[in-house]
Amino acid sequence: MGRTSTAKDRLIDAMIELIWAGSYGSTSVDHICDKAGVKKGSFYHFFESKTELAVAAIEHGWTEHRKELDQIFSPVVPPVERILNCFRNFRQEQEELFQKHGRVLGCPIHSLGAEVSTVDERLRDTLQEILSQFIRYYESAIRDAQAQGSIVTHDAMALARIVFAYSEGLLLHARMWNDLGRLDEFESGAKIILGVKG
Amino acid sequence: MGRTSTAKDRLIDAMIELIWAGSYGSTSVDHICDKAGVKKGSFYHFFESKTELAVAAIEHGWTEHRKELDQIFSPVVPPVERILNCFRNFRQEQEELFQKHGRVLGCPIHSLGAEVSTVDERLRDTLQEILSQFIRYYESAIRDAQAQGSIVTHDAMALARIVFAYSEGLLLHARMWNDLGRLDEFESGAKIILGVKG
DNA sequence: TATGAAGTTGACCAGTCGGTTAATTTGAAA
DNA sequence: TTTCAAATTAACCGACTGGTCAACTTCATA
Repeated sequence: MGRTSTAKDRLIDAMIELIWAGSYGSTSVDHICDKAGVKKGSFYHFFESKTELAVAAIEHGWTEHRKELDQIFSPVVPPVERILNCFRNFRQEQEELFQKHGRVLGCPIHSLGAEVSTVDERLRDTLQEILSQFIRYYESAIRDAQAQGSIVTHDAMALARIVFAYSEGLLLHARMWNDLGRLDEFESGAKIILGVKG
Repeated sequence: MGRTSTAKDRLIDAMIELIWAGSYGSTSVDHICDKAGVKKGSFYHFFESKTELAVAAIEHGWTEHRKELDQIFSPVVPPVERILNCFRNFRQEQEELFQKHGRVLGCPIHSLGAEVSTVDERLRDTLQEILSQFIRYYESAIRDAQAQGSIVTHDAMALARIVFAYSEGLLLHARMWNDLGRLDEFESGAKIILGVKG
C-alpha cells in the first residue's frame, strides 16, 4: 500500500560515493540530496539523521562486498591464493574507481574509521563490526595454509592481524599518494609476512 | 618594534590537540580560538586560513617529533632495537594521551591523511613529505641490521614500507578500538616481518 | 474506482561555518 | 618619553549546516 520509491537506494549510493571520494565531514546532506536527486524532506523521511544514512550505506556496501569475499575465500581455492586474490580484487576495484574519479580512493571503512571513531560512536561501532568480520576471512585462510604446511606456523589470529593492518596501511598510502602502484606491493609483502614457502 | 604575543603558538597547540582528538572536519576555527584563548580576528592576523594553520601545526609537531627520532635512531643503538624503541616511544606517547583524553588517538598524520588527501592538496602535500621523511628512519635502520646480518636480506626500501604500513594500520586499529593493547603487537609483528634472527 | 498509506515538496529554522574589517590597545625600541 | 609596528578586539558577513514541517501528490491495493 502507498507508492513505491527508489529514493532510499539512491541516497545510499550517493552517500557511499561521496564519503569514498571525499570524507564524512566534506559530505553534506545537501550534497547527498543533490547527487541522489532527492529533496531534503525526503531524506529525513527515510533516514533519522546523516549518521543513520552513513550506517545504512556502510552496511549495504559491506553486504555487497561479502558476496565477493565468499567466492574469493572459497575453500576450493588454495589458501594463500585466497588472500592474494582478495587484494587483487581490491586493486581492480581501485582501478575502476581511479578511472571514474581520477583518484585512488582506498578503503572507505578505514578512512571513515580514522575520521569519526573519536567523534561518532554509532558509526564507529558499525565500522568495528565490519572489520572484525573481515579479518576472519584472513584468519581461516591462514589456518588452512598452515594445515597444509605452505606457510610459517605462527598464531593464525596474530598473523591475520598483521596482514590486515599491513593491507590497510597500504591502501591508505595508495590514497595519499594517489598511486595505484603501491597496491602491487601487497603480493610480495604478504608473502614475506606469511613466510610463504617455495 | 610593536608588541609581542604567544597567540600564534597557542593556536598551533590548540589545532594539533583538536585534530588529534577529533578530526579536521570536526575542528572549527571557533573551537580552535576558544581553546587557544584567541579572538577570531587574531587568528586571521596570524594565519591566512584554517588550512594554513593546520599545515603550520603539523609541521611544528613533526619538527618536535624529529628531535626524539634522531635520538631513537642513533647509530649507536643496535638497528633492530631502534625500530622497536621507536614504537615503544609511540606506545608511551599514546598512553599519556589516553590518560588525558580517555581515548587512544593514534597517528594524527595518518588520520588527517585519510580524511583530507582527496580534498585539500596543500595539506596532503605536507603530510606526504613528512611520511616520506619518516620512512627513511626505518630504511636506514633496516640497512644497518642487514649489514650486521641480524635480519633477513630483502630490499631494504620494500621492507621499510611494509613495516611502516603495518605500523600505521596498527595505530589506526588502536584508535578505532580505543585499545592500547593493540600497540603491544608491534614488537612480535615487526620481528616476523623483518625476520629477526635469534 | 475509491482510499489512505507512503512518498514528495519547498519553505523554513536557529545555529555554525570560514573569513573580513576598521577601530583600538599595547609595549619594544629609538 | 615618544613613536608606530604589531597585536587585539568585537561586530559583522553571506553561505551553508543538519534538521523540521505541513501541505500536497501519487499509486498499490481492496
